[in-house]
Amino acid sequence: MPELPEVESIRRALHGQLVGATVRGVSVLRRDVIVGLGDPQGGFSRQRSERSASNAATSPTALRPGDLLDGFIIDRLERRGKQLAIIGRLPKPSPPRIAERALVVQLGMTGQLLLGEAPSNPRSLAHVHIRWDLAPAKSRTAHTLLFRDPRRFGGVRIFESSDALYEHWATALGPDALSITPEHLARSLTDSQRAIKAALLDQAVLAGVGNIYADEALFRAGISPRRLAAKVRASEAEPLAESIRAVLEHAILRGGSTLRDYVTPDGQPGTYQLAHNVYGRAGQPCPRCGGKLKSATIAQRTTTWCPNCQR
DNA sequence: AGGATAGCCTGCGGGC
DNA sequence: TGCCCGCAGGCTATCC
Repeated sequence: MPELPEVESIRRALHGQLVGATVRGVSVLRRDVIVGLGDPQGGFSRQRSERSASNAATSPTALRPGDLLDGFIIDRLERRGKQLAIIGRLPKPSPPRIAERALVVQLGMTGQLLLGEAPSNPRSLAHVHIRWDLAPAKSRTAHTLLFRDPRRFGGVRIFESSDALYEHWATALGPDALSITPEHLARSLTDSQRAIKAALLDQAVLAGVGNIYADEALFRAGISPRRLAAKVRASEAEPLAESIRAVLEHAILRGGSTLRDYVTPDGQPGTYQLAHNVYGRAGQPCPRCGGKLKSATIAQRTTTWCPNCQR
């Protein structure tokens, strides 16, 4: 399940192949994974329910040429939290009205971005919803980019400029978890009457932590996932922020955690799952004290922790 | 208004 | 072997 380390690994793997490539064509195999300009505010699930309610008045806005970067040169890839943005610019001699367009890819649970080498002959895969045909930059070989997502918890969101993208990020997301500071953490947690685990999963508090790395970071910091956020002491903000950053950085170095679906765009799995201390290890001995790791549902998520080491 | 909850979706593994 | 069921959880809308 892609959290920050997995999305960052994907971004790095895509960077060399995509930046400088020209999008020569886009095929949309499933329209409802796309949230377009002018659509009512809200997420992918809302749009789907509107469609299934067969309400013609709220049918999704038609895609315009270029909305999915057709004809654009891929300028850069950026990430905030678990969101990956593909930002395109038009080639030099172009109408000045549109200079830029940005796509945000949210991978959800099972989303993948996959690179294909052969032109117009992508791997035939089930659940591929969007295909970009590319003219690669010099000495590059990727001719297709696929968005695949069996469970369709993910999707693609269109922004008319990078400014619009950054505004969305500033309002919807907290600071990127890789750069979280004790000050921001402390500020976000005081007065919060929910479990610390729930606060860490809240992308508006900090962006990028999901179920796996929330459990791992809390274990490293010695804080029980059950504790109320407001009861995390000021003196614990520093070790907690350090734990979040350290766990994520170590996971990036190992290419992320592959449990089932996650692979980088060239098909490589991560190996950080081998280093998990608590996630998925309920009932097994705590790597620190040897006691039995406990599991319960906290914040609607399966949570594993050591009741002895985490208070 | 912050916090809790429902629902979206498919694949897989355990049990019988 | 095959079917059924439970479970996995990121994100948003909605309810309280």
